[in-house]
Amino acid sequence: MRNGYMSESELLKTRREKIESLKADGVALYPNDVEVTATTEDIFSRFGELDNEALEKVEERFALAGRIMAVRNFGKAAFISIQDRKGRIQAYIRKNIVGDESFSLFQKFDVGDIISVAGRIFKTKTEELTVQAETVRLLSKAIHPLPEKWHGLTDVETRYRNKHLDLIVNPSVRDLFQKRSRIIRCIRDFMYHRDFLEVETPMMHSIAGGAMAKPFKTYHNALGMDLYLRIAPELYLKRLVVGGLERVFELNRNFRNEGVSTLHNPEFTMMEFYMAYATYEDLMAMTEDLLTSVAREIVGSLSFTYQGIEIDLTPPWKRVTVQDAVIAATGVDTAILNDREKSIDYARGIGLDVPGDESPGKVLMAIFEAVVEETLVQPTFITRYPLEVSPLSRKADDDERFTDRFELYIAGREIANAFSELNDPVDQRDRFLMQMKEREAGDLEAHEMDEDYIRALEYAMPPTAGEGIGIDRLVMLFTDSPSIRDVILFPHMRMKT
RNA sequence: GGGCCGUUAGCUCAGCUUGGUAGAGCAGCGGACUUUUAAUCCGUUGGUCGCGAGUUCGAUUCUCGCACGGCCCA
Repeated sequence: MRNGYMSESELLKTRREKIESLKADGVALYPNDVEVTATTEDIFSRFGELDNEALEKVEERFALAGRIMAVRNFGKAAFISIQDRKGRIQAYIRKNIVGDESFSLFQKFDVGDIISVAGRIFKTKTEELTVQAETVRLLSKAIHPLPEKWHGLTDVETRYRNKHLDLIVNPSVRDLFQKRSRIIRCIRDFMYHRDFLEVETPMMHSIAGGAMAKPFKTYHNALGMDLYLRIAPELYLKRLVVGGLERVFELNRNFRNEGVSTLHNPEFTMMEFYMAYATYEDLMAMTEDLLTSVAREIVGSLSFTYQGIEIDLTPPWKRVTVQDAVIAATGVDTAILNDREKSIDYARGIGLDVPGDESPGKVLMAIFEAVVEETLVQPTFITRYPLEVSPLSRKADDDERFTDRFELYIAGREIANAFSELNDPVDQRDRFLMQMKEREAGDLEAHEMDEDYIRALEYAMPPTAGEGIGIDRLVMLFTDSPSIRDVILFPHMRMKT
């Protein structure tokens, strides 16, 4: 439709007419010369505790700017609420103070407009700190009305698709993303203090490696080559460790072409770090330090509730092997888990769909995911992952069927994944070959061969441990958010037809 | 991919069971009002009832399909 105004509601038509009339009167609808001298927070922190007698002695005038969130009109005067990045404050506009001309112009302002007010500060009869406007000025005119003042905007779809609106009318959303920013800053600080170097590695890979996941595919026109959005930065970060950057981290986006759920967004934020001369056991201690320091900074305590469940991060956290966790949950015998056929029978017995040629390690993981995962509410390190599901992890010295790896679970979900890195290039090649067989057998998530990475390992990588921490899930935890979509500013949605 | 639920005015929701061309509050518009704060009072505009078929004299309502969203499961 060429004429965008045609099917517009009366309400919008009125707004547009109002704008035209302001323009005709020579009013600048979008001026750019405003001087703001204070935020709402400044005013409250300086004058919140003073009474009117004290406030009258304050000669200083303040200029604030923000969005009109409410108007209470009294004919020759009005109270309005103005919202800036710090919060809301009331302003009192009186005809005999701002003058007839300003006041009649003010009558054309709408809830949603951006304005500035300047004047002294006083308290009303009900003790509310208020700006007594001496001047009031339009800074940016809104065409669309804001959602209702009482119930606000609750429709989840509208909120996700119109984040700007959600942020304007739901203060808790703004608080949440401020908290997210603080969490990330806190993590960065922690890493800097431990002498980690923050790096940026490619987002576009010619081989999507470093994790077992389906990638997004794209194409480079000039180079004439297929590229994949990265599923993990792992192999690049380890090249840096080979290069002598012994402690590196990257905190950025990964992309996985899989389902969308309350725990999964196609693009998500992960921090990965690699530390030479450390083991996966060192990383367990470091993870405890990191998360407890974030909790102290953000929550102010090591215990908090997530969706009604009490979570206690007080270290040390429980450490249990995958196998022991499965045994504890089911009572199944080790002999059964170690035997291919018996373990498959057992898994099928509890209703799992397992192929007849599945390896004991994969069967173990299937049972673990089905019966143990969701029970891991308090922070728990699950250790000793089977070799078959850990193509980049170092083998355990005492049992080649397992690796020096852990995953951290909190509130029944995976928060971190870490291991002592496999730095033997010969073993790494064997692992990739093993994965290629899986891929040929139809597993689209099996790891691809990466000769270039092996070649890097052949220059010798120091003994190293590495870890990935899911930042979105961590933010969910610390903000008591039920869905990953709540902690991502623009979660992916289907196109609306 | 499967199951359940939802989609009605700018926003928040009724109405549908038992079919007869849609209501409220807020917002908007007009009027009164110089310490209100969900301001108040009087008046009033505003709808492709998600989209498409079917049944029917007639569908927002019943049936089927589709789209989008939410929750649960795989």
